[in-house]
This record gives sequence, structure tokens and C-alpha cells, in this order.
Amino acid sequence: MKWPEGHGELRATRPPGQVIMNPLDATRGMMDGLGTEANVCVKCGSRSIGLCAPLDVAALDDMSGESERLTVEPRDAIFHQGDPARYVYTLTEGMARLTRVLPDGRQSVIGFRFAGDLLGFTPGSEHAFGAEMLTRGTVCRLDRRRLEQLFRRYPVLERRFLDLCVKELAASQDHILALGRFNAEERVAAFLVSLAEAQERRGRPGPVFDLPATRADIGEFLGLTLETVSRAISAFRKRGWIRLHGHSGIELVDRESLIGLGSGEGSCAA
Amino acid sequence: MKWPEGHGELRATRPPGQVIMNPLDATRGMMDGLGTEANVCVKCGSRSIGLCAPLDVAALDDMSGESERLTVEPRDAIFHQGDPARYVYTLTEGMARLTRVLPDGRQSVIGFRFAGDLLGFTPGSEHAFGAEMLTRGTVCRLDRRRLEQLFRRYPVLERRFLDLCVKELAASQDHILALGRFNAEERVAAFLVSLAEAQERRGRPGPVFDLPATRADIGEFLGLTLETVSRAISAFRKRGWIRLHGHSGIELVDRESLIGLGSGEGSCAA
DNA sequence: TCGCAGCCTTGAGGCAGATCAAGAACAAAG
DNA sequence: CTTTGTTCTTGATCTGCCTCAAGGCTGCGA
Repeated sequence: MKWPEGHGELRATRPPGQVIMNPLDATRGMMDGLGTEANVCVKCGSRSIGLCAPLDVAALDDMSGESERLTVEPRDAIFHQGDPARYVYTLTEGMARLTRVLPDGRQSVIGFRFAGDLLGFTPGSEHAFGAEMLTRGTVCRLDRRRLEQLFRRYPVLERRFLDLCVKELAASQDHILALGRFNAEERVAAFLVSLAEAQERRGRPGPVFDLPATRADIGEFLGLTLETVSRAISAFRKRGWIRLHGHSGIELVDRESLIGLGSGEGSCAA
Repeated sequence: MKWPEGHGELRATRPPGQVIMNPLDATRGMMDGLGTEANVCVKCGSRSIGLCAPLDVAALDDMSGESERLTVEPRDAIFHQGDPARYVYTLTEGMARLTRVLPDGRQSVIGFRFAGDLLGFTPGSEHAFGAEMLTRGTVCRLDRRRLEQLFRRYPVLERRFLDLCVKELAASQDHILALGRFNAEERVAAFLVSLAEAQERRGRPGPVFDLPATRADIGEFLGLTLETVSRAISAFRKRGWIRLHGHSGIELVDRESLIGLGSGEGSCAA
């Protein structure tokens, strides 16, 4: 199943424990201790969780001189696999999926990203994966050569990239573990808990969360078919662990049970 | 659907001649253009491929003042999951596996590492995975606080860490793709080709390569059982694609066929 | 040279999840 | 409200890989 090429255009709105890590949320832990400051990047609106967090006012001015804010519609691509990697993006609103395509057309969702996450940073010349919106949203984009200049001027920025990258790597390894060792229900449970935590960490109160990804998206992320994902979700519903609110709302009623299933404390010999 | 300047277009079914990155070998491409210098780190012996490559002589002196060289036996752990992350390691000889354990005891091999690879770098306080030798070898270890000092003194070093980290991340994503979308034979084929390439890149001529990992190790890496790995290898042997030399020697006779299977050009609708 | 321990191979059978198929719930537009 | 297209759910069947089991190599040490 291919996504139809989005209808909308990207609009540039001019200058304005060991706990298994959440595989959906590479910025987890990066936001701790940053406070709930009213001190928000004027241009991009997500300073508190994103790239710009450690920068001072002068650096922010510097940075915002070149960054651009764009509105993106559901299904729009932010960039495609193979595109020249000219820009680095911060997702400031909405949810996106990252996809990788094989030569024979098989496709896999390698991750989801939320408000505050960084997208498309690579030292290579091309994007190794594509990024598409699942919801309406906004991104803040910055020219890559400009970023390199900023690295030189503000070393703390480069260090932040390194820390984010290591976090993402750890999250990828957790996902590898899940794909290699978890059964279908364990994977879906872990995914739902991760999704809820990612939204809570962004100030979403719950108990009802958005689930903008389709069963097919989730399946491609978890290495399952959409039918298997659906069956797992139905099973959780019948056990009273979750409640569905329309197609894109989900409520975690018994989160403990989901966590138990999804964190590898399973029935195997301990 | 384009960016204001718009380049790339959606290439859903046929990505540009993009080669799947070798999931075993995060340093691939990092060694290009470094030359075959006789200029080797006296203390650690792997400057040409490892961490120290971009450093000048003064910096090397600086670094070697604190680094320690250790010999490790097969099955020795270099560090364990959960250990305080005091040191960063460069594997200078031999082959190691990285493992991650779940609370219920399930275990997964999340990667293999070879001479020149970096091990155990994390901004966290504990190692998120363990590292064990498969062969005899040596590692060069450096205190982490010392590394932080070196970062401040030689910014190029930090940049190198960032580049390595992004490479590793891309390799992890390829592995995720393989675990989610490849069948058993495709995974084993991709693994064998990766292994051969990793050894060739380190000057091993072939055509017979070491295979120090057991079938069980390979299975835990690929999300398969050891029997399934064995059956795949037997199938390749019967097709004349490979030849085995004892338990730890393997010869790729028909590498093209293995690459075809292992790179996602499979029989799916193209 | 022999014996032993660890690893590998191969077979038989079962099961989790894929595949195929039909219909129901939902959302957006007329 | 009805229509229409999309997404989700559920059932029936199939299959690739896992599981369990037995035996064969290989390499090392006595």
C-alpha cells in the first residue's frame, strides 16, 4: 500500500531503571530539568523540548535568522528517502512517521516522531529515510550549512546533537530487541504505552490519547500485519485494559497490565 | 507537493540506487580517505580506523597518556549491562558481540563489533548493553571524564563521535528493517555478506572468512532460532553459494546470489 | 590415539502469525 | 440523511518458523 502523494503543499509562513526506553521517543530524558519556562523560541515555539533548549538569547537570535516555519498537512512528506539532505527539521506540532523503502518495494516504518523531536539530521548527503506527517502540524527547518556554522560558534549545540543521537540509538536498540524477541501482543502493548508516555511528556493529560497512526502504520513499525495489530487491540479491549474512542482515540484503563506485557517481564522462566 | 525550492519527488517503489548499509559495521565509510599511514597510535594500534584517526601527534600524546591496553579472552565480558559507564573502549583486535537482556531473562544480540570499532560510549551513567568477546583480542580503554576533557580540547574528536553515532543509527535502522521485513534466509544472507564486507574492509583478503559467532549468536542477532540459522546455511551450501571450512571458516562462492537475497530485491512485486 | 564436550545438522510436528475474505464502523461530503 | 471511501474487525485457512529430539562433526586435552 502506497500513500497517495499528499494533496496539500507545505506552506512557509514567513518569519514568525533499568527501564526499557521508550522506542518512540528519542528525546526522553532530554527535557528533564528544563523547567516550564515561558522562555519560548519566538520563531519555532518548541524551545523547551527541542534543539534550541540549551542556547542563550544571542544564539537564538542567530539561529532564528535562518530558520523557517512551515505548515504541513496530514500525509504530506517533510522529506523523502534519497532527497539531498539540505535541511534539518524540528517537528513543532503534530506527529510524523519515518519510513524506509527496500528496492523491491517492501516498506517499513522505522519510527514515529512528535512535537519537539528533531528530524533529518545526517552527516551524509542524502536522507536515508523519508518522513511523512500523520496529522496536521508545523516544522521548523534550518539549512544544514547554517547548522554547521552554528556548531562552530556554539559547541554546546553540537554536544546536544551527540546526546540526542545516543539516546536515539538506545531507543533503536530497544526496538531491535522488541522485534527480535517480543510476540505480537507484547509489541502492541509496548507501543501503546510508549505512545501514551510520549504524549504525556508533551503535556497531554490523558486519559484519552490520540492514535493518529493506522493499524497498517503500527503493523509496519512492529513487523506485524494490520490484522494482527487489530486482533491484539481487540484482545486488550476485551480484557478491559483499554477503551477505544472512535478510530483515533484510545484510553489506557489498566496501564499496569500493558506495561507488564510490554516490558519483557513475560511468562518466560525468570 | 514540493518545498518552495523543491527538489526530490516521491519514489515510493524504487528508491535511488541506495545500497542497504551494512548493519554490522557502523564505521563503514568513516575510514575512506584516511590513507594507509604508517602513523599508528603507539599505545592502541588502531588509529587508522578508530577514534583517534583525526587527531594530530600532540593530541595523540595527550590521549595515550591515559589510555590503557587490555588483552581479552574469548567469552570475556568487556563490560556488562548495567555497569557504571566509566570507560570508553576501542576494540583493537578480535570480534565482540553486544547483548541486551530483558527482565525475564530473554536475551538478544544487538550487534557485532570488529577491530577499530568503538564500544560503550554513552552520555548515561550506566552501560545499556553488555559487550563480550567472541575471539581473543585487545581493547584500548579510556576514562570517560578524560574523554570529556579531550572533547573540550579537540572539538574535531567530538564531531567524530557524532558522525560515528549517526552511522550507527543508520545501521540500526537497517537492522530494524531486516527484522521487520526479511524472512529467515534473507536475514542470514544479509548477515553473511555484511560479515565478509566488514572483514574485507579491515584488510582480510578472503575468500575464506572467520565466522566466530555460533549459530546461536547469529540467531539471537537475527531474531531466529539456531536451528533456523543452521537450515539457512545448509540451504546456501546445497545451492553452491557458500562453502564451509570447519566450524569457523566460511567462503562466499556466489556472493551475488547472497547479495540478491539479502538486500531486499526479493521476489516481491518490484 | 582416543574420548569428551560443545556445537552443528537434520527430521517431525505444532503453533503464532500471515494471508485471504467478508462485512461493520466511521468520517467526510453531498 | 444518504452516499462513498477508508479503516477496522473478525473468521477461516495456510505456512514459515519454532520446538523438541536424536545423532553427527570438530577440536581439544589426556
